[in-house]
Amino acid sequence: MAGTYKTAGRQRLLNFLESHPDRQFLVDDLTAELDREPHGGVASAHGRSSKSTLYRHLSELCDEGTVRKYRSDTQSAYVYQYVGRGDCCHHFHLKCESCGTLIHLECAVSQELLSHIRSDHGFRVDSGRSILYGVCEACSKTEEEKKI
Amino acid sequence: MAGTYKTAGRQRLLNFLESHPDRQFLVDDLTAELDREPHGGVASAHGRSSKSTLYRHLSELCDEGTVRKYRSDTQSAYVYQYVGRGDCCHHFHLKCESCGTLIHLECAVSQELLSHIRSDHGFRVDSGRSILYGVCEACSKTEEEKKI
DNA sequence: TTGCGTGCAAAGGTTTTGCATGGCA
DNA sequence: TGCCATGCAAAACCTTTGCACGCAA
Repeated sequence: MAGTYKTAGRQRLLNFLESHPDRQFLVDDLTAELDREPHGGVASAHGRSSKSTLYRHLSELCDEGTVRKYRSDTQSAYVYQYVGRGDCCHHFHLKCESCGTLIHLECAVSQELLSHIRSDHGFRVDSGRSILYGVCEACSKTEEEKKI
Repeated sequence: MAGTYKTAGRQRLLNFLESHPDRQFLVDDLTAELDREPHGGVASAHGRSSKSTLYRHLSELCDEGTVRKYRSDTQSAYVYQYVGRGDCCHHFHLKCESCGTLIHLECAVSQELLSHIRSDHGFRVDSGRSILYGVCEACSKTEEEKKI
Protein backbone atom coordinates (compact mmCIF):
# COMPACT_ATOMS: atom_id res chain seq x y z
CA MET A 1 0.00 0.00 0.00
CA ALA A 2 1.19 3.46 -0.88
CA GLY A 3 2.44 5.75 1.87
CA THR A 4 3.46 2.95 4.17
CA TYR A 5 7.09 4.01 4.51
CA LYS A 6 8.35 7.41 5.49
CA THR A 7 11.09 8.23 3.06
CA ALA A 8 13.27 11.32 2.82
CA GLY A 9 11.92 12.47 -0.53
CA ARG A 10 8.35 12.19 0.54
CA GLN A 11 8.96 14.01 3.79
CA ARG A 12 10.89 16.73 2.05
CA LEU A 13 8.11 17.39 -0.42
CA LEU A 14 5.48 17.49 2.26
CA ASN A 15 7.54 19.85 4.42
CA PHE A 16 8.05 22.17 1.52
CA LEU A 17 4.42 22.29 0.47
CA GLU A 18 3.33 22.66 4.07
CA SER A 19 5.55 25.68 4.57
CA HIS A 20 4.08 27.43 1.53
CA PRO A 21 0.34 26.96 1.97
CA ASP A 22 -0.33 30.18 0.07
CA ARG A 23 1.36 29.14 -3.14
CA GLN A 24 0.65 26.83 -6.01
CA PHE A 25 3.41 24.88 -7.69
CA LEU A 26 3.98 23.26 -11.00
CA VAL A 27 5.80 19.95 -10.85
CA ASP A 28 8.71 21.72 -12.49
CA ASP A 29 8.64 24.35 -9.76
CA LEU A 30 8.80 21.63 -7.17
CA THR A 31 11.80 19.87 -8.67
CA ALA A 32 13.59 23.21 -8.88
CA GLU A 33 12.64 24.29 -5.37
CA LEU A 34 13.53 20.99 -3.78
CA ASP A 35 16.88 21.01 -5.52
CA ARG A 36 17.55 24.51 -4.27
CA GLU A 37 16.53 23.84 -0.68
CA PRO A 38 19.37 23.29 1.75
CA HIS A 39 19.54 19.97 3.49
CA GLY A 40 21.24 18.37 6.46
CA GLY A 41 24.85 17.20 6.25
CA VAL A 42 24.25 13.62 5.19
CA ALA A 43 24.60 13.66 1.45
CA SER A 44 22.95 10.32 0.96
CA ALA A 45 19.79 11.49 2.67
CA HIS A 46 19.31 14.19 0.06
CA GLY A 47 15.65 13.51 -0.41
CA ARG A 48 15.43 14.73 -3.98
CA SER A 49 12.88 12.98 -6.07
CA SER A 50 12.61 12.35 -9.75
CA LYS A 51 9.71 13.86 -11.59
CA SER A 52 7.79 10.63 -11.81
CA THR A 53 8.15 10.03 -8.09
CA LEU A 54 6.98 13.56 -7.49
CA TYR A 55 3.89 12.85 -9.55
CA ARG A 56 3.29 9.72 -7.55
CA HIS A 57 3.64 11.53 -4.25
CA LEU A 58 1.38 14.34 -5.35
CA SER A 59 -1.20 11.91 -6.56
CA GLU A 60 -1.25 10.21 -3.17
CA LEU A 61 -1.41 13.50 -1.32
CA CYS A 62 -4.34 14.54 -3.46
CA ASP A 63 -6.13 11.29 -2.72
CA GLU A 64 -5.73 11.78 0.99
CA GLY A 65 -6.84 15.41 0.69
CA THR A 66 -3.64 17.06 1.90
CA VAL A 67 -2.88 18.61 -1.45
CA ARG A 68 -5.11 19.96 -4.14
CA LYS A 69 -4.55 19.76 -7.86
CA TYR A 70 -5.72 22.62 -9.99
CA ARG A 71 -5.66 23.38 -13.64
CA SER A 72 -5.89 26.91 -14.84
CA ASP A 73 -7.58 27.74 -18.12
CA THR A 74 -4.53 29.56 -19.31
CA GLN A 75 -1.81 27.27 -18.11
CA SER A 76 -1.13 23.95 -19.70
CA ALA A 77 0.13 22.05 -16.69
CA TYR A 78 -1.38 21.19 -13.33
CA VAL A 79 -0.54 23.15 -10.22
CA TYR A 80 -0.48 21.68 -6.75
CA GLN A 81 -1.14 23.32 -3.45
CA TYR A 82 -1.06 22.30 0.16
CA VAL A 83 -4.44 22.62 1.80
CA GLY A 84 -3.78 20.52 4.87
CA ARG A 85 -6.82 19.57 6.71
CA GLY A 86 -8.14 23.12 6.69
CA ASP A 87 -11.54 23.75 5.27
CA CYS A 88 -11.08 25.48 1.93
CA CYS A 89 -14.53 24.55 0.75
CA HIS A 90 -16.35 27.45 2.19
CA HIS A 91 -14.53 30.52 1.05
CA PHE A 92 -13.28 32.05 -2.17
CA HIS A 93 -9.69 32.27 -3.25
CA LEU A 94 -8.00 35.24 -4.81
CA LYS A 95 -5.02 34.48 -6.95
CA CYS A 96 -2.62 37.20 -7.96
CA GLU A 97 -1.61 36.68 -11.55
CA SER A 98 1.48 38.73 -11.03
CA CYS A 99 3.14 37.15 -7.99
CA GLY A 100 1.11 33.96 -7.69
CA THR A 101 0.00 34.45 -4.11
CA LEU A 102 -3.19 32.74 -3.14
CA ILE A 103 -5.41 34.57 -0.69
CA HIS A 104 -8.10 32.79 1.27
CA LEU A 105 -11.01 35.20 1.30
CA GLU A 106 -12.84 34.55 4.48
CA CYS A 107 -15.13 37.51 4.78
CA ALA A 108 -18.80 38.13 5.27
CA VAL A 109 -19.40 39.83 1.93
CA SER A 110 -18.28 36.82 -0.04
CA GLN A 111 -20.45 34.59 2.13
CA GLU A 112 -23.35 36.82 1.22
CA LEU A 113 -22.66 36.38 -2.45
CA LEU A 114 -22.42 32.63 -2.00
CA SER A 115 -25.77 32.37 -0.30
CA HIS A 116 -27.27 34.85 -2.75
CA ILE A 117 -26.13 32.75 -5.68
CA ARG A 118 -27.48 29.65 -4.05
CA SER A 119 -30.87 31.02 -3.09
CA ASP A 120 -31.59 33.43 -5.94
CA HIS A 121 -29.80 31.77 -8.82
CA GLY A 122 -30.19 28.18 -7.69
CA PHE A 123 -26.50 27.53 -8.26
CA ARG A 124 -24.37 25.72 -5.69
CA VAL A 125 -20.85 27.11 -5.95
CA ASP A 126 -17.95 24.86 -5.07
CA SER A 127 -15.95 27.73 -3.67
CA GLY A 128 -12.94 25.63 -2.82
CA ARG A 129 -12.52 25.05 -6.52
CA SER A 130 -13.37 28.57 -7.61
CA ILE A 131 -10.57 31.04 -7.93
CA LEU A 132 -10.87 34.74 -8.66
CA TYR A 133 -7.93 35.94 -10.71
CA GLY A 134 -6.56 39.45 -10.53
CA VAL A 135 -3.78 41.54 -9.08
CA CYS A 136 -3.05 41.88 -5.40
CA GLU A 137 -2.42 45.08 -3.52
CA ALA A 138 1.35 44.76 -3.38
CA CYS A 139 1.64 44.08 -7.10
CA SER A 140 -0.74 46.91 -7.91
CA LYS A 141 1.54 49.29 -6.08
CA THR A 142 4.60 47.95 -7.82
CA GLU A 143 2.93 48.45 -11.18
CA GLU A 144 1.96 51.99 -10.24
CA GLU A 145 5.51 52.82 -9.30
CA LYS A 146 6.83 51.50 -12.56
CA LYS A 147 4.52 53.79 -14.49
CA ILE A 148 5.65 56.86 -12.56
CA MET B 1 -2.81 37.89 -41.14
CA ALA B 2 -5.04 35.19 -39.74
CA GLY B 3 -8.76 35.39 -40.37
CA THR B 4 -8.45 37.43 -43.54
CA TYR B 5 -10.29 35.04 -45.80
CA LYS B 6 -13.71 33.60 -45.20
CA THR B 7 -13.42 29.92 -45.86
CA ALA B 8 -16.06 27.25 -45.66
CA GLY B 9 -14.45 25.37 -42.80
CA ARG B 10 -14.03 28.44 -40.67
CA GLN B 11 -17.59 29.60 -41.29
CA ARG B 12 -18.96 26.18 -40.56
CA LEU B 13 -17.20 25.96 -37.23
CA LEU B 14 -18.32 29.42 -36.20
CA ASN B 15 -21.92 28.75 -37.20
CA PHE B 16 -21.94 25.56 -35.22
CA LEU B 17 -20.48 27.05 -32.07
CA GLU B 18 -22.73 30.07 -32.37
CA SER B 19 -25.81 27.91 -32.51
CA HIS B 20 -24.83 26.11 -29.30
CA PRO B 21 -23.77 28.97 -27.00
CA ASP B 22 -24.71 26.97 -23.92
CA ARG B 23 -22.54 23.97 -24.64
CA GLN B 24 -18.86 23.19 -24.44
CA PHE B 25 -17.04 21.01 -26.90
CA LEU B 26 -13.90 18.99 -27.02
CA VAL B 27 -11.98 19.24 -30.26
CA ASP B 28 -12.97 15.63 -30.87
CA ASP B 29 -16.61 16.56 -30.34
CA LEU B 30 -16.26 19.27 -32.93
CA THR B 31 -14.75 17.06 -35.58
CA ALA B 32 -17.53 14.55 -34.98
CA GLU B 33 -20.30 17.16 -34.95
CA LEU B 34 -19.08 18.96 -38.03
CA ASP B 35 -18.83 15.71 -39.90
CA ARG B 36 -22.35 14.82 -38.91
CA GLU B 37 -23.87 18.20 -39.81
CA PRO B 38 -25.68 18.34 -43.11
CA HIS B 39 -24.38 20.73 -45.71
CA GLY B 40 -25.50 22.37 -48.95
CA GLY B 41 -25.44 20.51 -52.23
CA VAL B 42 -21.97 21.44 -53.41
CA ALA B 43 -19.79 18.59 -52.34
CA SER B 44 -16.56 20.47 -52.79
CA ALA B 45 -17.61 23.14 -50.34
CA HIS B 46 -17.84 20.57 -47.57
CA GLY B 47 -16.17 22.76 -45.00
CA ARG B 48 -14.75 19.98 -42.87
CA SER B 49 -11.51 20.80 -41.19
CA SER B 50 -8.64 18.68 -40.00
CA LYS B 51 -7.92 18.63 -36.32
CA SER B 52 -4.94 20.94 -36.59
CA THR B 53 -6.95 23.48 -38.56
CA LEU B 54 -9.64 23.26 -35.94
CA TYR B 55 -7.08 24.03 -33.27
CA ARG B 56 -5.89 26.99 -35.30
CA HIS B 57 -9.41 28.34 -35.75
CA LEU B 58 -10.22 27.92 -32.10
CA SER B 59 -7.03 29.63 -31.10
CA GLU B 60 -7.90 32.63 -33.26
CA LEU B 61 -11.46 32.74 -31.96
CA CYS B 62 -10.14 32.70 -28.41
CA ASP B 63 -7.77 35.54 -29.18
CA GLU B 64 -10.55 37.67 -30.55
CA GLY B 65 -12.77 36.77 -27.60
CA THR B 66 -15.51 34.99 -29.50
CA VAL B 67 -14.76 31.61 -28.00
CA ARG B 68 -13.54 30.61 -24.61
CA LYS B 69 -11.21 27.80 -23.72
CA TYR B 70 -11.69 25.93 -20.47
CA ARG B 71 -9.99 23.15 -18.72
CA SER B 72 -11.59 21.22 -15.95
CA ASP B 73 -9.54 19.87 -13.09
CA THR B 74 -10.70 16.39 -13.84
CA GLN B 75 -10.64 16.36 -17.62
CA SER B 76 -7.44 16.11 -19.56
CA ALA B 77 -8.43 18.00 -22.70
CA TYR B 78 -9.59 21.55 -23.29
CA VAL B 79 -13.19 22.38 -24.01
CA TYR B 80 -14.31 25.30 -26.13
CA GLN B 81 -17.43 27.39 -25.89
CA TYR B 82 -18.95 30.25 -27.83
CA VAL B 83 -19.31 33.42 -25.79
CA GLY B 84 -20.00 35.93 -28.54
CA ARG B 85 -18.95 39.51 -28.45
CA GLY B 86 -20.66 40.39 -25.18
CA ASP B 87 -18.71 42.25 -22.55
CA CYS B 88 -17.65 39.54 -20.18
CA CYS B 89 -15.13 41.64 -18.30
CA HIS B 90 -17.47 43.05 -15.75
CA HIS B 91 -19.39 40.16 -14.35
CA PHE B 92 -18.73 36.75 -12.89
CA HIS B 93 -19.36 33.47 -14.61
CA LEU B 94 -20.90 30.40 -13.10
CA LYS B 95 -19.95 27.18 -14.74
CA CYS B 96 -21.84 24.01 -14.06
CA GLU B 97 -19.39 21.14 -13.73
CA SER B 98 -22.10 18.64 -14.45
CA CYS B 99 -23.64 19.88 -17.69
CA GLY B 100 -21.11 22.51 -18.69
CA THR B 101 -23.56 25.38 -18.93
CA LEU B 102 -22.03 28.82 -18.55
CA ILE B 103 -24.09 31.41 -16.73
CA HIS B 104 -23.27 35.10 -16.96
CA LEU B 105 -23.90 36.48 -13.50
CA GLU B 106 -24.93 40.05 -13.99
CA CYS B 107 -26.35 40.99 -10.65
CA ALA B 108 -25.91 43.70 -8.07
CA VAL B 109 -24.70 41.41 -5.29
CA SER B 110 -21.72 40.24 -7.27
CA GLN B 111 -20.88 43.83 -8.17
CA GLU B 112 -20.89 44.57 -4.46
CA LEU B 113 -18.43 41.80 -3.80
CA LEU B 114 -16.19 43.05 -6.58
CA SER B 115 -16.01 46.55 -5.19
CA HIS B 116 -15.67 45.23 -1.66
CA ILE B 117 -12.70 43.10 -2.65
CA ARG B 118 -11.17 46.04 -4.41
CA SER B 119 -11.62 48.58 -1.65
CA ASP B 120 -11.27 46.46 1.47
CA HIS B 121 -8.83 43.79 0.32
CA GLY B 122 -6.92 45.90 -2.19
CA PHE B 123 -7.29 43.19 -4.81
CA ARG B 124 -8.39 44.00 -8.36
CA VAL B 125 -10.34 41.03 -9.68
CA ASP B 126 -10.31 40.33 -13.40
CA SER B 127 -13.84 39.01 -13.41
CA GLY B 128 -13.86 38.15 -17.08
CA ARG B 129 -11.22 35.57 -16.27
CA SER B 130 -12.76 34.39 -13.02
CA ILE B 131 -15.14 31.50 -13.08
CA LEU B 132 -17.08 30.07 -10.20
CA TYR B 133 -17.50 26.34 -10.53
CA GLY B 134 -20.38 24.44 -9.10
CA VAL B 135 -23.64 22.76 -9.96
CA CYS B 136 -26.59 24.51 -11.58
CA GLU B 137 -30.20 24.27 -10.49
CA ALA B 138 -31.26 21.79 -13.12
CA CYS B 139 -28.41 19.41 -12.37
CA SER B 140 -28.98 19.72 -8.63
CA LYS B 141 -32.52 18.54 -9.14
CA THR B 142 -31.44 15.68 -11.32
CA GLU B 143 -28.97 14.56 -8.67
CA GLU B 144 -31.66 14.75 -6.00
CA GLU B 145 -33.96 12.57 -8.03
CA LYS B 146 -31.29 9.97 -8.54
CA LYS B 147 -30.81 9.66 -4.80
CA ILE B 148 -34.52 9.13 -4.21
C1' DT C 1 13.69 -10.74 4.10
C1' DT C 2 9.55 -8.60 2.29
C1' DG C 3 7.45 -5.52 -0.29
C1' DC C 4 7.02 -0.59 -0.86
C1' DG C 5 9.62 3.39 -2.93
C1' DT C 6 12.39 5.15 -6.61
C1' DG C 7 14.54 6.34 -11.02
C1' DC C 8 14.81 5.73 -15.76
C1' DA C 9 12.86 5.26 -19.99
C1' DA C 10 9.04 4.50 -22.73
C1' DA C 11 4.24 5.02 -23.59
C1' DG C 12 0.00 7.81 -23.78
C1' DG C 13 -2.89 11.56 -24.86
C1' DT C 14 -3.46 16.33 -26.34
C1' DT C 15 -1.93 20.46 -28.60
C1' DT C 16 1.35 22.96 -31.50
C1' DT C 17 4.34 23.55 -35.40
C1' DG C 18 6.79 22.97 -40.13
C1' DC C 19 6.23 22.53 -44.65
C1' DA C 20 4.25 21.90 -49.07
C1' DT C 21 -0.09 22.38 -51.35
C1' DG C 22 -4.62 24.41 -52.19
C1' DG C 23 -7.91 28.20 -52.43
C1' DC C 24 -9.67 33.07 -51.71
C1' DA C 25 -9.59 37.68 -53.28
C1' DT D 1 -0.95 36.50 -58.85
C1' DG D 2 -0.06 37.05 -53.97
C1' DC D 3 -1.12 35.56 -49.63
C1' DC D 4 -3.60 33.22 -46.44
C1' DA D 5 -5.66 28.66 -45.22
C1' DT D 6 -5.24 23.79 -44.90
C1' DG D 7 -3.72 18.90 -44.27
C1' DC D 8 -0.40 15.75 -42.97
C1' DA D 9 3.12 14.31 -40.19
C1' DA D 10 6.35 15.28 -36.82
C1' DA D 11 7.46 17.63 -32.71
C1' DA D 12 6.47 19.30 -28.24
C1' DC D 13 4.42 19.00 -23.81
C1' DC D 14 2.77 17.03 -19.68
C1' DT D 15 1.52 12.96 -17.15
C1' DT D 16 1.28 8.07 -16.42
C1' DT D 17 3.13 3.48 -16.47
C1' DG D 18 6.44 -0.69 -16.61
C1' DC D 19 10.26 -2.60 -14.84
C1' DA D 20 14.36 -3.44 -12.24
C1' DC D 21 16.83 -1.99 -8.36
C1' DG D 22 17.19 0.18 -3.67
C1' DC D 23 15.78 0.87 0.81
C1' DA D 24 12.57 1.05 5.07
C1' DA D 25 10.76 -1.81 8.47
